Amino acid sequence: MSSSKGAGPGARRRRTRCRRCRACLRSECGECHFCKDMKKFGGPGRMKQSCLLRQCTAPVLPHTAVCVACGEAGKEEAAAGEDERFDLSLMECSICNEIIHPACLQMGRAEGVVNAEIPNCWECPKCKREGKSSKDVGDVAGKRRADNGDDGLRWKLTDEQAPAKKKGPPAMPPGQAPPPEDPPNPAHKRKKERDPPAPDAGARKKIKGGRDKHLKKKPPGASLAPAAPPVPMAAAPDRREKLERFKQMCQLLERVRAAPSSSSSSDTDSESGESSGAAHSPPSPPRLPPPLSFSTSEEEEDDEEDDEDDREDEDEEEDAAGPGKENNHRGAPRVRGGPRRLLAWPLVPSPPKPPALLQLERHVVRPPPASPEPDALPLASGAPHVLRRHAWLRVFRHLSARELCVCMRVCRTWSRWCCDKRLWTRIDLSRRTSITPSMLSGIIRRQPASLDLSWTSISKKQLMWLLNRLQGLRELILTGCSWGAVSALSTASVPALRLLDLRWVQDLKDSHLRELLLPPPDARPGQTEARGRLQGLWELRLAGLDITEASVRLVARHAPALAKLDLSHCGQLGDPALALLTAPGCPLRDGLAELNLAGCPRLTDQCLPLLRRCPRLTRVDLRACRHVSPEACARLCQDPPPGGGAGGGGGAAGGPAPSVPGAPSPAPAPPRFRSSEEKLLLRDSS
DNA sequence: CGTAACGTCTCT
DNA sequence: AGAGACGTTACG
Repeated sequence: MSSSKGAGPGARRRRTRCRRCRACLRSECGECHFCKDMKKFGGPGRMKQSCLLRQCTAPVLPHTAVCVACGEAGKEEAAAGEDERFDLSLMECSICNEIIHPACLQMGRAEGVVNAEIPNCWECPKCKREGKSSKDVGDVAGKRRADNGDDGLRWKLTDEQAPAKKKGPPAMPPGQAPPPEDPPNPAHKRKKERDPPAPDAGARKKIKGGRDKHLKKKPPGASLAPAAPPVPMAAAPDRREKLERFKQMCQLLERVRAAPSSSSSSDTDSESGESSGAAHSPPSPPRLPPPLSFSTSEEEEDDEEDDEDDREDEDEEEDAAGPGKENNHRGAPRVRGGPRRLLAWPLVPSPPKPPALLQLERHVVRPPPASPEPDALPLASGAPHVLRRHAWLRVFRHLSARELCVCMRVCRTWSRWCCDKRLWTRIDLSRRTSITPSMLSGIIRRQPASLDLSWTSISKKQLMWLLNRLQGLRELILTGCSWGAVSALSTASVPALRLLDLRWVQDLKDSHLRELLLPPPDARPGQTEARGRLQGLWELRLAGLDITEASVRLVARHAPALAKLDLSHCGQLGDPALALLTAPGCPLRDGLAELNLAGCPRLTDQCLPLLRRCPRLTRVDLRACRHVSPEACARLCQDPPPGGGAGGGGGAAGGPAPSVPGAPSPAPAPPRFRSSEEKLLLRDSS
């Protein structure tokens, strides 16, 4: 009684099923823990929980919910545009629980942080301004929400299936058989049966469970409030710091101006960047932990976080902000994080703890808008700066990631502009010892096309979280990561991926690659992924893996669009692998343009003629192949293929392509290697 | 009113 | 921290 009615601080409204999501629409499985408890399935009915597979993925406010200010229900139907729709909807604050129309708010609503995962849920401007955090309150949404078999939205991203998950029933990839249930334990008995009287226990409980509940709930939050003191401390050095940073910024711009603008100004973006210039460089020592070569560039990262906090904390003052304005986020109170939250990307390699995704969950991470507002930079006078956003962006385009991060600290407007995803087509976090939640959210904010996470200790959970939010990702570099992490790819879907770099992934075996390449078990014929998750790949790097021909076969079948394939330093691969790739029916044969086989000790001269079967092949790296002789290579480059006889073993079943050198080959293909030096890299002669 | 099940409490 | 219990809310 005390609980629901008067929606207001402290009184929380229970959410209810949306009745529309996939989970809501399905029927009870009858097999999960909670189903088995239900009376209808012969259980005692004590647990009173929804079937695990039916847990709603988008629980809504009850119909009876009304605005605390105007007393009316949600009115989004009456809205015209998207904005108005939001204004007229009921929003429940996950911190103070207040339900209100944003339109009914006295203060601007801009500060509110919408939680995209849960309908009608945000952190209201009031709480944000006061620096309250949802942590003060406890868990926002249901505890067990994480795993029902639905691969759609979750309200918690807590644990996609973490490898070490021990929960019995929940969390299984869709399409798999239900897990073996716990042995039916008839010893279901609990207080009720066991200890009927226990008078004072019962009494205590009554009180707690009853009206006391709500009284009891708040104190934790209240008790956290005094935890504020740290803040002022942080705020103190702030002014100076800000000024310092601004100066830095000015110098930076000086430099930009001074720099020759011509070449790099090419707006034609990163595409050419071809990421990883190291593609064909000799590998670093296999499977050694990467050198911790990153400098103290924590500045930049630390900033990622800033921008996020900034966005939420400082809206209203920003109007007066010009670049000179002291509007630095560093000053903003940071109560929100509390002690547990990582506010800055670490200066020093932090201990290898499993990074707390939980922290992210509570945190809304939105991709950047197409063109971050505002259009002009408001000066202190109120007038807009003469240079408009697009002009600034042209300037920003010349800056490095790090410099951009410096800019983001200048003022809120710059902070927004610098998040423009055109400035972040490529993000490189390689060799960071730890990937922190703030890094992750920073990535999502920038929506890069190319992401380099090589030699990091990213976890599967983190990677999964990322991939699910980077649907436009085209290049993913995971060199030197663990298979444990990389396996996220076998669950996530990354439809736009064109380049995947799995070089030196630890413990990656044939069977794992199979998992990655095969279509998801529940894929249906019509679906895009029916042929395999990675069927759109143009480039695949598998250097340094312990894979066999079996993997090569799979690659050929399930990544048929490949133009570049890196199999260097795969010790188990020999001539048969090449025979597979160049076999008449092989989907790769006609498309393959670059093939890296450097350091494959089992390759022999005999495989060389096979290469002639690939009409588009323009570059083959055979360095450090012990049994491939420079002479044979030279011959391959120079000689016309002698009909079909050349090599003995490999079986040069005369492919259609190879033509005579001089003879102008007709349209179909320039079938052969043209100039020896470029096309064929021989062994490192030594 | 009955049923479903949310959210929090207690116990281990 | 996880699992179970149960008061209470949402809704037909």
